[in-house]
Order: sequence, then C-alpha cells, then structure tokens
Amino acid sequence: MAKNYDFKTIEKKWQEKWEETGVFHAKQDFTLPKYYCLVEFPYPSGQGLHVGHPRSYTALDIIARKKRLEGYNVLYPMGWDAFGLPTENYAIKNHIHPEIVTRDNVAHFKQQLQSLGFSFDWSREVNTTDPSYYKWTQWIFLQLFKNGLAYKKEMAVNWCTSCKCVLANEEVVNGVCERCGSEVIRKVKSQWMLKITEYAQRLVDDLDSLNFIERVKLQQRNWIGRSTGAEVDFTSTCGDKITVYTTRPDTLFGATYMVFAPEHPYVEQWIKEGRLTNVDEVRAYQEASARKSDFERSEVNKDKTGVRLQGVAAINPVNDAEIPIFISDYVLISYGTGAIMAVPAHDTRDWEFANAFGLPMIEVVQGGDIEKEAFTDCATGVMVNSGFLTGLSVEDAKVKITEWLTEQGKGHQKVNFKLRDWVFSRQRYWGEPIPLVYCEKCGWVPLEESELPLRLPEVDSYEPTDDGESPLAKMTDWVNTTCPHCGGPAKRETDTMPQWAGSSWYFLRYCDPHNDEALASKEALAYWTPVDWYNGGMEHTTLHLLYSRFWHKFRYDIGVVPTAEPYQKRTSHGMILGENGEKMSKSRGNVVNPDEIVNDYGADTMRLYEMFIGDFEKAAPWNSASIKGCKRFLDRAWGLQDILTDGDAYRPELDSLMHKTIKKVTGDIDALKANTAIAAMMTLLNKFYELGSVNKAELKTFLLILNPFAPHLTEEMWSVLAFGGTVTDQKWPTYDEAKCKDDEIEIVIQINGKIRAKLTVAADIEAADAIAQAKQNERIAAELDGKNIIKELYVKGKLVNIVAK
RNA sequence: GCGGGUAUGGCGGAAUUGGCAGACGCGCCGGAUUUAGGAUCCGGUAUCUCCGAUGUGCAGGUUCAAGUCCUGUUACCCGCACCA
Repeated sequence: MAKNYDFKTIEKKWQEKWEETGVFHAKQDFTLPKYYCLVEFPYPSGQGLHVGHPRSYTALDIIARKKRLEGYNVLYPMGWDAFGLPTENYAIKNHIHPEIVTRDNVAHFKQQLQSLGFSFDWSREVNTTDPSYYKWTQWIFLQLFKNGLAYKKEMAVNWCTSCKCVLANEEVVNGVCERCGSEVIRKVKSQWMLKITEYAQRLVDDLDSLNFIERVKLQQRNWIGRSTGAEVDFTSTCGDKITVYTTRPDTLFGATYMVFAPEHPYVEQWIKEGRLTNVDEVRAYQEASARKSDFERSEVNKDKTGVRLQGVAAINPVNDAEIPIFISDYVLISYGTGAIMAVPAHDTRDWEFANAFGLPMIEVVQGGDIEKEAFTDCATGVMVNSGFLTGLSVEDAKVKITEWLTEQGKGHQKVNFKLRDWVFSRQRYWGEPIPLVYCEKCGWVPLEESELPLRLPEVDSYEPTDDGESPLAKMTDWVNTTCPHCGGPAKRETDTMPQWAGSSWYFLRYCDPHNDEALASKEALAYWTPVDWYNGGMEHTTLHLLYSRFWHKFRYDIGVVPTAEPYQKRTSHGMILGENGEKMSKSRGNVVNPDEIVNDYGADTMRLYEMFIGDFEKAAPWNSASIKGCKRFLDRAWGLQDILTDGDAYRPELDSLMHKTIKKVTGDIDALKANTAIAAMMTLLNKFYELGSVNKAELKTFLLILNPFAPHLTEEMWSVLAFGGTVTDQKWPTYDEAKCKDDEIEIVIQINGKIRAKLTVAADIEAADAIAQAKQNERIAAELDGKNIIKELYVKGKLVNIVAK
C-alpha cells in the first residue's frame, strides 16, 4: 500500500523545485511558438488573498500548463498593482510608510500565491510602485501630454467626501464612491483630463475584431454610447445661432419648444446683454440645479422642472416657427450641444415636460396616441404634418431632412458619444507623481525624460486635506523647482495619477521587465504581444479594460507597440459567493480564507474545487462540504499506485474511454469548462477502480491530463513511479478521433415519442435495418399490434421513433 | 425606464446540431470494516396514486420529438440610467 498522500510536505517540495529550476520561466527564444496568458494583477490589500483570486489564476494556470505541454513558449506572469487608497489609509492610521505597508502586503500575497502552486514566471514580477516601473508610467503620460491628449480643465468633478479625492465617472456607482460607498458631491476643481473621447470611435469599431466574450463587448459599447443623428442650427430672435443635437431630425416639424441645460453659455450671454426679462427667476433655477448632486439630478421619475427664458425665442429653420426656450436640468451640458429641440409628441421626456408646462404638441409621425403618451417607434410610423417629409417613413425622412439641412447650410449629420474624457488627477499621496511643472512664463512644461522617474518625496503627513489639495502640496521644497524650459521659478504638479495608470500598460512590462532603455524592447513586444488570453473581472470592463485599450491605441499611434489592440481574447470569471449565496464580506461574516483551505486540504484540492464549483463565467456559492469530493478524488488518484500493472498500450476495454477522455479534457480546457473536464476524469478514475487495475500507459495519460489541475500530486506520482523525467518535460497526450466512437451503440425505441424499449445495434446501422430490428422487439410488436403506422424515423446513433394510431 | 443574463432533484451543477433530462460531485439511506468516532469500501437515491404516469419558473404554440425553437408572462441577478 502506498502511504497516505502527505500534501503538506509534497506540495512544498515541488513548489521549491519549480522555483529552483525556473521551469516556468518564459524562454528568451523568439523563434518558438508563443502563448501569452494573463490574469489581472492584484491589488495587494492588507486582507490578503480572497478565494475569488485563485478562481481566475487557476483557470489560466491550467491553460498555461497545458500550452507548455503542447510545446508553446508560455508567458504567464504576475505582479502587483500596488498604488492605491487602502494602503495609504492604513499607513495614515498606523503611522507606517505606505512603501513598508506595500512591501509587507506583497510578501504576504506572494507567499499565498506560491502556496497554490501557480506556474507564474516570478522572474518577471512587476510592481507599479517601483520607481523603475513608474518611470515608464510617467513616460507614457508625458507622451500623452506632448501629443495634446492630456489637458488641464476647471470643471465640476465627482468628489468623494470620505476619500477626499476626485473620482473618474467610471468610479461613481449610484451616486456613491465605488470604493468606500460614501457620498459623492460635485466640486469645481482644476483637473488633468485625458482625451479618451478622441478614441471613442476606434474603441467601439475595433471591438468587432476581438475575441472578447459578448457581454464585455456589449458593456463597452453601451458605455461608449455611440449615436448617430444630426446637428440642427436654429436662430434666436436676436440673431444668435443655436445648435442642437438630435437623433430624430425627421421630427423637426414637431419641435414646439427648445430646452437648454441651466449652464448653457447663451443664458449668461443673454443676461449680460439684458435680453431676459425674468433674470431673477432664471438665476434662482440655475443655483438650485447647481446645488444638486449628480445623483439627485438623475433620480428617476423625478418631476420635470424648468424656467422659460422670457424675452428670447428660437426660430425653427424648417418652417420659421417661433418657439419658446426653457432651461431645465433634464438637459445635460456635457452631452451633445447642451441644448435640445423638444418634440413632445415623439419623445417621452419632452412629453412629460410639455404636459407639466401646458405646451403644445404637434404629431408628425402617425401611429400612436399622443394624448396618452409619446410615440417613439421609428420602425412603423409614417410622417404627417411635415411639409416635404409628409408621407415618408421615419428612416427615409431622416435621410431626406439631413440632406436638406446640409444643402441649406443649416445642419449636418453628427455622431455623438456618451463617453466623457477621463478625469486623471487624484489629490492623494500614494500614486505616481505627474511629471509636469507650472511656470508663470511658459505654462505647463513637461520634465525632461532624463529626469524620470520623478520620485515621490518623503512627506510628514499623508493625510488628505479638506481643501482638496494633495498632501504633496505641503512639501514646498519639492514643489518649488525650476522650469525645464526657461530656467525660471516653477511649481510641480502636486496631484498624482489614479490607480488605473500603472495597470494600463503592465502587460507590456512583463515582456521585458528589467529594461532601462524603454518600457520594453521592440523585439520582446513584437514577439509577445498581443496578449493571447486575458481573464479578469467584469467590474473592470468600463474601467481598466477600456482605459488600457485607449492607452494601447495611443502607444500604437506613436509607434511604441506593434498592435492596435492589447488583448486578443478576454474572458471573465463569475464571483465566488459566501455559503449563504451572498457576496463574501467581512460584515456578512461569510468570508472563506484560502490559507485555511490549503492548510486543511492542500493546494491541489483547493485548485480542483475552485474549478469544479460550477460554470466559470457564473457566480457560484462556496460549499465547504463539496470540497471533500475533490479531496477524495485526488486521494483515489494517488491510490492508483496500488493497482498499477504493466502495459505499454491502453487495454482494449479502455481504449475508447481513454481517447474520449483525452478529447473531452482537451476541448473543455480550451473552452474554459474545467468543471466538466474534471467530471470526465472522475468517470475515468471510477472505471479504473471498477476494473480493479490501471496499466502504465493508462496511468501516464491520466496523470498528464490531470497535471494542469493538480500539478503537485501528478508530479509526485510521476516521480515515485519512475516514469522518467518530470511531467513538465512531457507532451500533452493526443487522441484518435476514430477511437472516440463506439462500434456498438444503444439506441432508444420510441412509440409516439415515448420510450418503450432500448436496443444495442452496430453504430453504422442503416435506417431501414434499425427500424426493422425495432419492430421485432417483443414489447414494441405488442404495442404496435392493431395500430396503423403513420410514420417511422431513425435518428442516426440516437433513436427510432414510430408514430402509430 | 433601457440593455443583458439566469430559472433544471435535498444542494452545486451536467445535457455540440431539437433526439434516453438529472453526467460528475455533495448530502442522504442501507450494508461492510472499525473498540468507538472519523476515514475507507460496496449498493441505492427526481416525484407520485410505482408493472404505469408525471417532471427543467409559469401559460400557450411549433414538431414524430422541446430544458433546448417561437409568443406571452413572473421572479431574481448584473450593467446603464433624463445621453435628446
């Protein structure tokens, strides 16, 4: 009898051996076929690893290990996205430098990851807080700045009252801070912005060429929010040109009023020019809406409010009709032109507003009942009351009116995006310093590239300030510097970059992590990029994933990288929930600690369980009891040693099952269906025990296909049984398609679609024979007695169905 | 409100093209072994009025045949949310 499998000793032994031999280091040989597997590098929080992390890491570890056995030069790296607020807050609270906190957290995370036996290439570990790393983050920022894609702007931003920091639009969820859940208010501040909107079109279009799961593509498309419509120029009664954006230019004849966002510049202008007769009322409304948070402003089912601008009206270019102008906060200054033409008969919001204010409606598309609700259907309606558009379909009318507007010089087709520019500065300490200085004479001036990295200075206090200044602002020695351009006195930018900066290019650094001359060498980038398979969380779809695609496209444009897209394939894992089906959290008390699982059951069991838990893409609740099944399976696999016999070929009775299992496991790994791959291996193992033996050829194959899932146990058995070398030296087993088919199959015989008998027949039996044999069956014959056969059919390899009355 | 997804035993979940629903695992029941507990091994396990019928959220439909396709509907989850 083999001794019990001592996972603690054996797993440690192999982990040390892998580290010692560097067997998982990507090879520097650029002639080999390559495969780049990537998982999102973690933020090394003080809490340590969450059981959710290994779900993603194990899935791609399986891919990486299999690809290596298939002969690929695999890059499967790991690193640390280590800038960020929790570290800074912990540092403030405990009076420890964030660098120390980061170092300790990284050490803990690394030890935890290594205890799970992932085949990461640790020689390429990167850390975003390392000056030799953020040197290149700063370098990329400088290129953005030099190319006009970074600009500073005074604007209303999202301000987290607890983090005391600006948030990107993407970081505000339901009006509260994505990170801490505190209230987010609007604050006017001068901010660094990145022109992601300049790439909106390409970010949408290029999705088509990528192998991303559909829900990721869809979410990015919706977030970018492209719409095609027209800009139409109205005229004010005092001669100003008022441009509005609409996706329904066909309804132009139905415009009965116009609405401006309260912040629209014409309001200010007309007040100055003394054209408005109700200035007090207008001012009051402007102030009231300015006080509201974004959240209040966007609350659903809110009654429409607004104020008419008395003294000025707009003139419709298509029929010279004079229509009133209102300001209302349902029109946003940040989208389109900040002004709309209102067509209450055919737009729900305009309909509500018109009803609240008793404004007239003109039906211009027939087909609905505008007394009851706005008729917004574009597909079925016919134009009415619309001059030269009358009688056309909506689609034709759109084309015709746009042509007309263009000819008349009163408008043109226009594409708009919901995506807004990226608010890039943060008023915090623990981030990359922005390498710019402000000179009274020269304005914003970039540091010389030779000055990079611009290191974070030591500060006395990391406390954020209530006035919205970065803690760095207090470091006058650091702030006061000289202008690289004119040599005069200048001040450094004291805001830092958001956490998304370092993660927008880390996958490039892995290709060549120790390069001093460039973010990575051209040769390494040409060989390794794009990433072949990237797995990560859905929560990053409109954050990290979108930001890094934007940065990558920019780098492509300036010739730094060889591809327009960073990631060829993107998948996303479901969350692991607590045992009660709720999200794991400290406050719910349902957190599972991965260290305990590894300690009690071993890394291989943990890996196997995380893959067996369910559909990889879906959320799955943790179940402590089920882990036992995985442990049992591995113990039984270990026990195969006791029933091992000689044999260099699969035994005939197992031949077909062996080939089928290889096929199933191979296909399922590629399709990210580890759960059914494991089920197939369990079935095979059960078969070995049922037969009471396994021969060498069979066991070798079994260990090879199990290896990516349970690398420690399989290596140990391979070694103990002296199969030669290590599993990592072997080739992934192949299967013979012909042998995956059975000679004899069982088919079902149905009468009127109900199963009445089963029959074993040759796999290649002809339909007529199958039906004939079916009818000879006693039971079938009895059932058919006295009935008329209406129809007989044979589905190859499946069933015979006889329809009879 | 808009967009997307999900719904299958006591539980987690299987089921390429419509073709034996419930693979695999957990749990449970029975047995063996064991001083005992645990572990292990063997057998069983959708439901019911049990030689037959019924069963994949609910109601219809198409088909020889529906978890799978179509129409309607409910519940839950995720994303967006006055984007003109």
